[in-house]
Amino acid sequence: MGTTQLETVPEPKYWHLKTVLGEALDSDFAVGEVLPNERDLAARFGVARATLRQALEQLELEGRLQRRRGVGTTVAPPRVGVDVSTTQQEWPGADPDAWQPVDAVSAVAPAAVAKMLGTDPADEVHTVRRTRVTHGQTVAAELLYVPSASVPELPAIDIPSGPARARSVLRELQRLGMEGQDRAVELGSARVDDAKELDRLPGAPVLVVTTRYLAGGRTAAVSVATYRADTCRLTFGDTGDVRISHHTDERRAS
Amino acid sequence: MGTTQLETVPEPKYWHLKTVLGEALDSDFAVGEVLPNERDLAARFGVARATLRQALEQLELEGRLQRRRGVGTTVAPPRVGVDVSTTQQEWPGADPDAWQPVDAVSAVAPAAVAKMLGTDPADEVHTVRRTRVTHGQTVAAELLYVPSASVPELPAIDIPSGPARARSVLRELQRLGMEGQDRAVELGSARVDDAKELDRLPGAPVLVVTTRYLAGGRTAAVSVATYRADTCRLTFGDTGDVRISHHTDERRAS
DNA sequence: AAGTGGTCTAGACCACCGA
DNA sequence: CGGTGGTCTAGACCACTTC
Repeated sequence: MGTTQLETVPEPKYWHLKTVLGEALDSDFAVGEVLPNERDLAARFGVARATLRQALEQLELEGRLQRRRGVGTTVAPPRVGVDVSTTQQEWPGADPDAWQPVDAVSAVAPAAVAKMLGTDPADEVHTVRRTRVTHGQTVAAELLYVPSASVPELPAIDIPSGPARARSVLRELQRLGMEGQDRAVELGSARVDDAKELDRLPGAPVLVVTTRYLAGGRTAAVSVATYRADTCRLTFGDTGDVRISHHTDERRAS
Repeated sequence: MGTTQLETVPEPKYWHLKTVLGEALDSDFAVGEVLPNERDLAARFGVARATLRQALEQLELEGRLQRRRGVGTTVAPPRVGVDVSTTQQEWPGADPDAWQPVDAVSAVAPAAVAKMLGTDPADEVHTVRRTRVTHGQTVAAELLYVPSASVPELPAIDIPSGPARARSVLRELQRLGMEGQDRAVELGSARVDDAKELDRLPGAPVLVVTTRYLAGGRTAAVSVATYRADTCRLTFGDTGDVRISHHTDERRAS
């Protein structure tokens, strides 16, 4: 032995803190329990509050803690598995239990979306806002962009903005023959409006799921859904029925 | 114009900074270009360095910047789309171009993995380490856990740890009839070893893709792959051939 | 050695929540 | 109102890369 270099790299304090706190969470705390406040914790570990916060931030990012301004820091429950598989090829709106229509307006789509749709970036498209609720928690906020060409028969403009109009757009979409979907997942930070729906601060980490719906040989609609990264695990089941219920939690490994 | 309520809520400085910087990136910088250093930028905007850093962190999280210690901050290229679809049901190792076997050892799996495998948490399983390389960049580091029961004919123990042993485990896996896969994506932070493979600092944000491989009516293997969240977009194509080449970049929308 | 980003400190004030 | 987390400051030193 002797060859192995022991700790050539001094471990940053916040990293060590995170490890210690993580172990404490496993052994000494129950889900939902509130931790001491940041000033106390920092004093207890003999570090500045900023350093303590760096550790807490990481633990929150990993879905182990939940922090709320004015309230405190609590131990988060295991992440909830949210099914986003595409095996059941269906139009958005087919499962009304999961998604709640919030609003619908006509507006110009972001340049990136217009490009996917193949529409003029200056053209207005139907923009439907929905939220996804699971286990009583809003886990995702979505913007669905539907070019007028995809829903030619929409009576449309006379319906005022609101959930009713959102539903009518979704209803029209069902009439098209869906040919496929294309999905992508990436990390993002919550925009102000999404943050509000998700009960998070702006900039909170989110998983952005972008879906292209194909019909009639072209992109008939595009959905951009932002999921809370702290509380969600996106599942893509391929096996039909099998589904892991709710995380693999390994608490109290002892 | 004019009518919009200007800032009922005072916007945090770092948030405003992020917006300003983001727009500057779109208009005044090319991919790969290096930004002024943090001290200069902070002075230029009249804020403390910590505040400036908070803005940079967010932009890096969104994949717009890349920072490297001792070097500087550069404008990141658009995220690369990485296919992680499960439509082609194949065992890991079937596409040797994408994944590079690094090593294989026998070790006890994490409790969460053992639970998925249905093995005794104290039992050792074959643990294969691989990295995924795309466009000359290592985008993912994977640990593949294979219980001995899944590869009964593995000559095994006499092969020393290393790429050769990794390949032999993968080869044995191919012999099983695959019945399905189960996949999940969630946000995580890079462990020390993964960070090293990915050329990132420990704690860097990663997308963790957990895959269960089903064969013989049970979970025959479990893979935990961590993708660089800053540079990767995970794609789940469902349409056969259609694939978006490399991001929808909307630079210089002007 | 010089310059970069990464870590850390010890304060301060602000925004929000609940009693 | 008091207590919480969120923002911000003006420093300091460290680890790393490059020359």
